[in-house]
Amino acid sequence: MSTSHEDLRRHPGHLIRRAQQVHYWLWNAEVSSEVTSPQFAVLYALRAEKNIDQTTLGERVSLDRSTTAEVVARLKARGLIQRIRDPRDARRNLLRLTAAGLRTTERLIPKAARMNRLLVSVLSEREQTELLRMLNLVVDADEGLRNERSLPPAPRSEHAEAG
Amino acid sequence: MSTSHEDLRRHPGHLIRRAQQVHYWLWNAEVSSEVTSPQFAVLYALRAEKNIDQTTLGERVSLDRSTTAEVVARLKARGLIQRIRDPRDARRNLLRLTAAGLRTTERLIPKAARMNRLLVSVLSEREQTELLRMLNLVVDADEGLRNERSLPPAPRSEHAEAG
DNA sequence: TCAAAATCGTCAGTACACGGACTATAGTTT
DNA sequence: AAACTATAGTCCGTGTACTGACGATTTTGA
Repeated sequence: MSTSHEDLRRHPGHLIRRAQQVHYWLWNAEVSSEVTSPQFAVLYALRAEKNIDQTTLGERVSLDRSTTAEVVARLKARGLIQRIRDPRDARRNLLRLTAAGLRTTERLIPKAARMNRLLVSVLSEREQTELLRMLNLVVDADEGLRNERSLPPAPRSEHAEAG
Repeated sequence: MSTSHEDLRRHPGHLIRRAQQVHYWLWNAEVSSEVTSPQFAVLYALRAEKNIDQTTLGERVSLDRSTTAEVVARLKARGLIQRIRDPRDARRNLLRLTAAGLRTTERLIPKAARMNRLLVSVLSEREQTELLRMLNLVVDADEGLRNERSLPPAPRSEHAEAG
């Protein structure tokens, strides 16, 4: 009977994708169907740091330039954030929350916390801590790997690419 | 110094999203930049079961109908799968791998396995097992929750919706 | 048997998510 | 100062991912 469904349960990559789908659905049901999870991350980051530019914001929330620009545009269109050209460096857009944006963010913070507890509520306290620790390890290690490899003057240039 | 970047390390949902980004990148670098991970899941499922319809396929790989249709259309356009109308039920599309599709799938299987090992290679053997177990628990529990709540004739119909 | 309900697939709309090409601006070198 | 380089943001193309509406078909049940 073992279909691909069972096989794929052994693939961490596939499981991570499914976990994200679960998170997507829980977010909609428990936090907000107006503000998405990446949008919240942006609002949350801007609450912590005012007047940062889009690139810095992207680093804070782990979004690339293109996606950051889109998310920012949507939040701006809804009046949750404000975007102005940096007078000292005309390449930069400086971002900050509006009053409405701050209200929305603070309203969602406890809901997001509750959703995150629910998301991992099948696990024991100890397991939750372990899961968090391991996910951080994986993410850090692999992002490190990514940066190494895309570094221009590779220390050992043995990374031949097969087209 | 604690910016949102640090705070978000405590949010399982956010970490899952970052983990998926890492997986996305590793897939491109280590498996294939032609066939995406969801596409591979589809191919893999069709290798295990021939002549299933799109809905069943979507269940196997955890994709909704719309996304399944899109992925299927792309794979068909590239000649990796074949789609025919079920003569016994004209609503269904029956799917199967082509010879080229089977070749591609089997070529990618060991690469995907290697990538998955790499993805969690910072963890010890025991930790990897634990991570897999916990992710499966979370996914199953939350998908169960989802099905319960979206059940039409809710046992207790107290789920009032606030517009 | 004929209408109601369920199922399958499509389509439109919205929102991430990424790479690559491009423009504008800023900084550095000569 | 002019040329080169680096950086910030935008735009385009591709590919998930989901909801809701729709049409076609099958199944059910009165």
